[in-house]
Amino acid sequence: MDATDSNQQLQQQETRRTSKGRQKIEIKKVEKESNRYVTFSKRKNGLFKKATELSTLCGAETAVIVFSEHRKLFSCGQPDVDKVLDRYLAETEKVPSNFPPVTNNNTESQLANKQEYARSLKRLEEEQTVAKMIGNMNDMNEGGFWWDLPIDNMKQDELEAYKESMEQLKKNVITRLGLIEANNAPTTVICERKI
Amino acid sequence: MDATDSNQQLQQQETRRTSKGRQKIEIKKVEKESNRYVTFSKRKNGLFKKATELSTLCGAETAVIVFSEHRKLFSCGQPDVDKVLDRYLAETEKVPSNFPPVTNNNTESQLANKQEYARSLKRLEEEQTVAKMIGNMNDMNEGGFWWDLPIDNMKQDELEAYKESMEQLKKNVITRLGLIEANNAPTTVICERKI
DNA sequence: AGCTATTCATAAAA
DNA sequence: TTTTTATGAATAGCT
Repeated sequence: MDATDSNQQLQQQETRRTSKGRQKIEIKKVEKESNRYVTFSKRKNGLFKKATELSTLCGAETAVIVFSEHRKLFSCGQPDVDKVLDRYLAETEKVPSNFPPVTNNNTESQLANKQEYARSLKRLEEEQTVAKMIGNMNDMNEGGFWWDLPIDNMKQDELEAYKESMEQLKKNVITRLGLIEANNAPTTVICERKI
Repeated sequence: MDATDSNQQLQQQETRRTSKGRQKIEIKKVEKESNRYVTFSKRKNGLFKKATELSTLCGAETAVIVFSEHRKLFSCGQPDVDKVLDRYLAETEKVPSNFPPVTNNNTESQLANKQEYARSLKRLEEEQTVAKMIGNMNDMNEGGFWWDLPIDNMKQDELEAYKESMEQLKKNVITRLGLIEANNAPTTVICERKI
């Protein structure tokens, strides 16, 4: 009898195994609901911890957003979720090719803009539509504002079109904000996609 | 000499330790630049993997956004970063108190809305200003669109005010999008902050 | 919520 | 960057 054997015997004598320990699992939806909730809670905390550590260790900015299966919101960000999101949106939104020339001394991005040209034209038409809708809403003079459009009465396809228009408006507003920010902080180069 | 000792000897004879293995580290900025880059890369990948696993295992929606210390963007999302962000923004942005009544049968949120009333009034004035600006831009008929306002010539304080207005517009567009989405999927309750 | 026994992630080195 | 090694951490299954 060697040391390994006696170690095993000792373990069995002292405390009978109280758990099977961590078991390997497949990465697919956890079927049992109670287990799924526990797993969600534990792993969500783990994820947030990892994100925080990454920020601290490497001087990175992070944002983590999680919706549970019941759509409950959890989030974690360094230095702040919304700050990181603003930066993300500014980086992500495409800049229309007819956008006022900013710091665009980058061959690669100029090329990308040219390839985007056709799509931009279509986008511009959508912009005009949105602008017109907003202009019309300004004519309403009974205390209604632009967001009071009666979407409840819209047909489904109209609703889709309107939603699409709003999305476009949103993106352009965000892009515009990015431009303003760049003007305030000239050292930062926007209009450059660096993923 | 027992089994344990001979195992150790065997290890030393065959291959001298080629690494110290993982060592415990403090969670503070990694000083050595080359180490910091390696750590960033590895942990970023680990973080994305964890987020993906959380989604798969628990049916959650996740978005992870990371900016390196050099502001390079990395992101990962299930089903899609932008989808998750839209939902996050819809949950997060305050709903104006004069917003069309949605599923607002929640005492707590009604109270919050009342307390928001005064601030909302101020916000509405800003909205009108923005709407007017946009309306004016529609009158420009030489191929200029609403984002062509000459911000370069604005004074700094004007620029700040304009930026603030754009932020407000952005928020309302986003809120509006949330409402549209809620109308398309009546089972989901928006206008409820559930963190 | 705590407790293990395991699996997994990763610091160090190459 | 990527791989290997050895160890520190996270966590699945139970209570």
